[in-house]
Amino acid sequence: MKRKVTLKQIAKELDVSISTVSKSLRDSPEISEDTRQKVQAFAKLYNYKPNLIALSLKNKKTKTIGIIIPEIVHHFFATVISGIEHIANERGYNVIVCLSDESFDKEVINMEMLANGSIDGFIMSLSKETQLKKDFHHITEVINQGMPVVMFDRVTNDILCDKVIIDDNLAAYNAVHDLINNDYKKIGLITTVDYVSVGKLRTDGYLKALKNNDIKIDEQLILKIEDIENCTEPIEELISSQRPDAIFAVNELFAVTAIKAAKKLNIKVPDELAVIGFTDGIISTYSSPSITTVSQNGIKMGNKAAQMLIERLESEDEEEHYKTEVIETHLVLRESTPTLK
Amino acid sequence: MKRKVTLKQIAKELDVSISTVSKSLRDSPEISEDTRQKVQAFAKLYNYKPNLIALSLKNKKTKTIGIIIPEIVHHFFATVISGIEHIANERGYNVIVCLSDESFDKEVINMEMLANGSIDGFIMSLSKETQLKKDFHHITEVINQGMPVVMFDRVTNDILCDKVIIDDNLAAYNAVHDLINNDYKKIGLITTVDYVSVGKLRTDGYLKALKNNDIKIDEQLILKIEDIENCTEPIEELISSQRPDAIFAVNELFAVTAIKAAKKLNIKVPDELAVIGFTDGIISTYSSPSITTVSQNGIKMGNKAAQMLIERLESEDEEEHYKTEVIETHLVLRESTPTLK
DNA sequence: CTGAAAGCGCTTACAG
DNA sequence: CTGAAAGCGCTTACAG
Repeated sequence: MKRKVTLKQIAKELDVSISTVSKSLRDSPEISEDTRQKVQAFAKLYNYKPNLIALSLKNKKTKTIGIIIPEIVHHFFATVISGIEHIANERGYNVIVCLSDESFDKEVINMEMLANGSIDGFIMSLSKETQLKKDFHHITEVINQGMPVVMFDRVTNDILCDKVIIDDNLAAYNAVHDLINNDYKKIGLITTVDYVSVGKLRTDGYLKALKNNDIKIDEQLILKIEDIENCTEPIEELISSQRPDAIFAVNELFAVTAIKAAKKLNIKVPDELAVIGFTDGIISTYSSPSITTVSQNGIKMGNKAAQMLIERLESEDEEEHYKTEVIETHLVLRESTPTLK
Repeated sequence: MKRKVTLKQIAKELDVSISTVSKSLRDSPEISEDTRQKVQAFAKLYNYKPNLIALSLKNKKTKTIGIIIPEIVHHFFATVISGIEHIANERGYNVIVCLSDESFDKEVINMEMLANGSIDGFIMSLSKETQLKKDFHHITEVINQGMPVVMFDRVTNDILCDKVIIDDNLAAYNAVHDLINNDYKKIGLITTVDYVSVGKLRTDGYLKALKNNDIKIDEQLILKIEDIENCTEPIEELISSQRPDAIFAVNELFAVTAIKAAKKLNIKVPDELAVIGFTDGIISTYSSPSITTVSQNGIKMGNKAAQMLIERLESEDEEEHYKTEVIETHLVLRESTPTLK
């Protein structure tokens, strides 16, 4: 076992000072060609690599980005991480991932922990509980300490910082509008409870599309799911009792569950029931019939978030001008809505 | 903007030495009740939190685990991360995630970077390219430096270290054996190229099951996919030309693609074609028909890997006794194989 | 009971 | 051209 070699050891071996070794390795012109070569050769031989923790302490930057997300076992968040990771890597940053598990406390603990020197900035999406409590003190605190934060997807107006979102409202509006245009009359909505920011926005988009087309809003056709784990029964109930001719679901899971429910009730998808989901992921692609969805490009969102954060970290001036970047969406047409185009 | 406060600043404010502050905050009995309280009150007021980077440098441990995986946009790997994260968090560790993108070079670069002090140990799964090249010098090097490594899923016998796997061979054997027992005669195999370790093992399990049941191996029924992105065509070709009555696929994607292909060819699943997949993920659950799979519990694998790593990190004695932990699997019966039980 | 010193591994302004 | 010193933020053995 050969431990990693340090400047000190090299200095000792070569009988020079630590400063000389350090400067030689950084190609300082202060040092004579001769010693420089000698040191570099030796360092190479022993595979010297500077200790990044020591550098972090010295430079007061870690070249590490902290990511806080509600869950990782969720295709959308995984794609965002992937998007962040690739940009981060390109620019020499590493990525620490913490999961809040939709819990406020875990979100707070994780942020506080990472804020104690481990990272240079945050990219995060709020936990459900945080959105419910509307308590953002942990985020304000971090920002006040001068650590930049970029929020994505589940954001809040209560915090001033850079943000990356899609236009949830508009995307939902357009999807529902398309359904209406294609003569669907009785469009059901399967959504989340209102405190989930993106769920609320998508619900609003649905409502607006109906209103703008003079369709009366029927509360019976609107299902707000509290507990995602147990969404099968209420969805079956909605479809069997209301018999909508189309369903707009605010995520993939609700969409595919609607399809499964319809099958069970012997309702043919798409002939008797069209379905549009949200978030273009694996489920929509591989479901049968495959599901038309509003794409929500997690890779792009992650890329953008990473770019914004790194730019802020590396820009000299501390301009307080925060941006909100809106990633475009579009409808990915698949088998569940054959008549749309 | 109020920057984070340091021991030095507290010492200055309170007109005591840094040592006194440090000891007070760590409740050292060396310090008088009086000063201790004064310091603690002040620290609390200013929300003092020790700088973790400084602690890392001092203690020569970072309380951080490095994870290197081929991809994150892959349900199985996401579940493993989740499993690691939860145990890590419980025990006060953070998690840095790096993606190799199935590339040898990226795997090497990421490992070298993290090995320079950023983490205490690795949990990793090999990239395809690394498995193809059989070049593991980067891993040996890290281990030689005294940094523990736990490998999972895609492991290699060429490296001595702790490992977490499932019995891929046996699981495949059992699945195929079950098919045979249920009177399926013409069982197709959709697998990866042989250099992917787990693909090879599952292929071997398939072959062994046939042999043990005196079924002649028909190479025509075996499809080895090189490029996962373009698996649709060869799979369609296999099914249409060979007309198997059952398919054993070494992952979810191949399984669901087989089902889609069968539908296109007007072959009824499961009546005319039974399908068993591998890795119990979202696709299998939500496909129609849902797919019977060999479960491969990523959460458990992640939990175990994290436990093994942390135990090694925190155990006093440097025992060189490496363990390979085998996580049990079982067949999750779904609609694609109605006759199995 | 308190504090100066040394040290973790590095960089850099300064002295010689 | 080389090296001693100070410093990043912390801890701890030791002196007083």
